[in-house]
Amino acid sequence: MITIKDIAREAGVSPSTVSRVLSNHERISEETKRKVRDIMIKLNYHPNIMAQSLVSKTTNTFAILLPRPAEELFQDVFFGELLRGILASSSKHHYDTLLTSTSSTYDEDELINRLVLGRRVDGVILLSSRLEDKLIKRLNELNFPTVIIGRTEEEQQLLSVDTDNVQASFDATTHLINQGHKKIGFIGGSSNLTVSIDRLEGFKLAMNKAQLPINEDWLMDSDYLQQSSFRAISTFFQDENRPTALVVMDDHLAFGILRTMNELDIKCPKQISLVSFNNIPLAQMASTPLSSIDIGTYQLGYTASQLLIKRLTQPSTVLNERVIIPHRLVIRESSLNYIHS
Amino acid sequence: MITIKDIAREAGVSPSTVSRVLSNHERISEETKRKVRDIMIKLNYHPNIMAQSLVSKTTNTFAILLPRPAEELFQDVFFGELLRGILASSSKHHYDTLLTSTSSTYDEDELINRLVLGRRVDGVILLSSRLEDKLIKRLNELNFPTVIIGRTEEEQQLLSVDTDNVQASFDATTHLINQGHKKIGFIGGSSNLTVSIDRLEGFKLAMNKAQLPINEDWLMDSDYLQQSSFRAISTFFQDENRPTALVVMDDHLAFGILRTMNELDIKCPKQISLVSFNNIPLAQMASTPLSSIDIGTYQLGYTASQLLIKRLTQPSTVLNERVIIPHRLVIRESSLNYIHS
DNA sequence: CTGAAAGCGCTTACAG
DNA sequence: CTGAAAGCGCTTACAG
Repeated sequence: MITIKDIAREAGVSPSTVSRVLSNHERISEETKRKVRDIMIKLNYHPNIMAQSLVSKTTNTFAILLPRPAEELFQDVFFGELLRGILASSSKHHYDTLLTSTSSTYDEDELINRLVLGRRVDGVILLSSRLEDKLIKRLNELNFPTVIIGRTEEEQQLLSVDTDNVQASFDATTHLINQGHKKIGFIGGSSNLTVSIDRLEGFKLAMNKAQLPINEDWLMDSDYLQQSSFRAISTFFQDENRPTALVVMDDHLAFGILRTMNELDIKCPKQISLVSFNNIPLAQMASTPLSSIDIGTYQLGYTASQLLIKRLTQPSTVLNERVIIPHRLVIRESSLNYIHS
Repeated sequence: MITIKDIAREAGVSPSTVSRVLSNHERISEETKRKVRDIMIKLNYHPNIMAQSLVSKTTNTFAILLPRPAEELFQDVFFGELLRGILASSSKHHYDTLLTSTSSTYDEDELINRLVLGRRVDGVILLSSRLEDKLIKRLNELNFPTVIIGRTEEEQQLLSVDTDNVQASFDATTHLINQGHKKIGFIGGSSNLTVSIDRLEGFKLAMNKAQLPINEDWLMDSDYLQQSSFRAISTFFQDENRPTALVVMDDHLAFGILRTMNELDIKCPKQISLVSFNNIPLAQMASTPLSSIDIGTYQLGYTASQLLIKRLTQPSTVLNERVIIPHRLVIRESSLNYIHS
């Protein structure tokens, strides 16, 4: 492995000078710079990054912390898009990205200690939206540069990027109301995620505003649905008093619902209309193309990374800045042409 | 930031001793160990990882190199599953994982130099299956610990993990033949990927073995399909002499085909049967649940990581070991109940 | 069983 | 404009 000393010897200068050439120090003569650089290229020299980190006390790296368990997350294209956004911004700013996940709360603590106290990374992006997240508390205590993708209950001194889920769900619901629906149900995600809670709230707000009744039997969450694997929903669908439209937490879930409807020979959108969230690429390929709220997943990731880098490079950054990424409703067949009764 | 010296002072020992406690050196008395460890915990000490790396000349980190452009890759759940597998194995063995992507060939070179020559990582996992990959050549030259997911043309001194794509495609095609199909088409992926080439080969082998004719008009690749956005395929479907079954490069593509068939009112599987690849979670949620080859994506990632770690920790590892992950055909409606004519 | 010293490959005041 | 020296936070022969 070739080092700064080798270059120095070959160029007939001191290691200090080589180091200064490396950082393009202004008080090094152009001639020396040229000479040293030529030799660097000739010997294919590249500075040892660990050595640089040690003295600069900076790693130019941040970690993406995945909530445990990561299984579900990875199943979703959503996650890939988010990563893509994060990477695009981080590599543009010459930051490396560490991808980390944990399998238990104990591991989480260990991980944070190792990464943060061990000076392994300069900051973290946290993909989490559980209520009462201990990780968040800890990062906040340590005053460690952190961007949360999603919302937390407490007001912390941390940066965050999020969708306005209340508004997004309000918009989705209102769209259905505008299509003439009065009997609308809501199929939520895991009930301890803030995203589920917020979207349910948005749904209720829209229903209230339109002075439509909310039928508790038409509110479900996917914790429940997964166990009973759509049998529950079949029963629900066969009820004579069923909703004519559903707001569904994500496109994958909507696919499952479409499938069940197919089997029961219930037509979408004529008998039951659907609007879901995330607008995955396959949404338009569904047997009935899905209306879906596009939450700008790539943008969410890109902005999170950008915000973190800003925090790391500009000390004046407001410590609890919160960025909301705009969403938009993409209307397709699944919520059109409802036949008014 | 608290260092080994702080611990040493507090414990009344030398920094060397603290370091030895850290690595659980055998010739340190249990009493000293206990004393030092208590203080470490009390002060919440964690060793500076960069300093450790500098002296050990090892980073306990490897990089996942994503082929450029990463866009398509991320669209696919396949990629998420792969990452999940890689992470599961790497975190189990206490390795960190850097996720890197590049946007140009120039960047690729820069990246390799920085990561490899800059001693940023101990090894790389390369997601690539282009023919003639310069990255691969370079890594091979440098004799840098590398695992390729996928196949390359040249025989290199590199480790690799792959699916037997020829066999997988042979199996898919044979399944259709066994269902009574004689007119079978093949919809490939991007034509410069080895995976496309191999699967086409497997398709042809199966057809030949069954002594069925291969109609060149029924062979397409998705480069072509994407531009013409399924209009091409419509024309193709409306031809009187069309195939009764298709082998399709991946589930996403199959969704698009199903959608087109829906529009043209061509029934799946009765009029055209389908078998595709990857078995994404949504495959079973398609309007006609998709028969698909499960290539064990998670396993592919897990094994790649495992192999790399083996190479890094056991110098005796065979340098060009190649692991094939078994595949299996998951049969669903899309390839059943074909009506023999 | 433990300590003093040298060194990993850089950077950066300080001095000239 | 450039060099010698100290130091970043560790590890590890060497010596005792």
